[in-house]
Amino acid sequence: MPELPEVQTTVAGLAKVLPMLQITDVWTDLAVKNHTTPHLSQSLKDKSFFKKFKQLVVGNKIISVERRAKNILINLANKETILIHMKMTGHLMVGKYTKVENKNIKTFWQVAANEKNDALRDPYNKYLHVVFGLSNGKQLVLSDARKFAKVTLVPTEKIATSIHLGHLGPEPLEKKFTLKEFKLRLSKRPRGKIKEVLMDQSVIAGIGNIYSDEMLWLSGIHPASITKEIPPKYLQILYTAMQKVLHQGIDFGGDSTSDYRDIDGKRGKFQHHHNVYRMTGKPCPQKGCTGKIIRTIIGGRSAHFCNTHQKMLK
DNA sequence: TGCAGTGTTGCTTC
DNA sequence: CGAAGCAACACTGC
Repeated sequence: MPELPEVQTTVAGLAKVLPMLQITDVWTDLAVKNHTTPHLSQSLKDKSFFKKFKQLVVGNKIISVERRAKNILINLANKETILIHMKMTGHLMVGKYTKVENKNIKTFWQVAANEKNDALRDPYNKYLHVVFGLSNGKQLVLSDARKFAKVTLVPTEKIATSIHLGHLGPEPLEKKFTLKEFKLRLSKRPRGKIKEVLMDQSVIAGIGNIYSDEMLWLSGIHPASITKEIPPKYLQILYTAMQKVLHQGIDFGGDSTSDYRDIDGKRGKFQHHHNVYRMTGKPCPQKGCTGKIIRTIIGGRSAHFCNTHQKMLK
């Protein structure tokens, strides 16, 4: 679930509390073996990478926190950047949990569960797999039920062109991402279905399954429409809907349909404002529309849309 | 009980 | 090259 609005919510929270703090320790139970594939061997899941990671991170000061696509970037004083991608179920929280010296996750959890901290009583927040000790006595923790999240470290000046970020398309909410640029990016995959193209991170960065469904509903475009067949007028509507829906997601503090939580362990509220996502069988909420929300598979992902007012353009 | 489905992405195969 | 399938993992819900 963490798409652009969720990651933005997390980054905004981290940017308020992390800068100027020192990282005093790092713990993880993810670094269990050595990997051969590039992305994994350069992540905290790799045993020898974690060793290096720890050496470069512990004792360093956090300077700033940024977002790029669905990635969280924590910039350190030694010009190294911690990069975190939350994938399906990851979320970062900051709080007073327990001492990092506890190397046993079970012990860690038992200690944490006894603390009077609402966030910790949330069952989704018990999957703590990475813990950073901070110089103010709190911890930055990664909760991740499915253990898909990626945590890595890259020299700050190389991060934009790294294997982690180098392939990404532009940020959809930046001012310089104009309608003209939007059309140009979409034209990279002319024969692709529009929902797939919107979610392609190398075309535009940050859009995932929930927000693509919602922006297509708002635009009246069928998600399986072939991109190059969409008339300019509809592309303009989609461009505006994209910005509107992403901003809504941010304004509601993200979407907690599943286990996304903000850095205080609290849920976002966008899931209460879905028009189509996971609304299968419900009447279409658009005024005057008599359609129904249906679900199909597009590009291997579930797609939700109105069978009446969302037009198939192909 | 069992299995399809779940937000993401990257690698492999065709 | 693109598209499709699958793997990474653990849980929910039918």
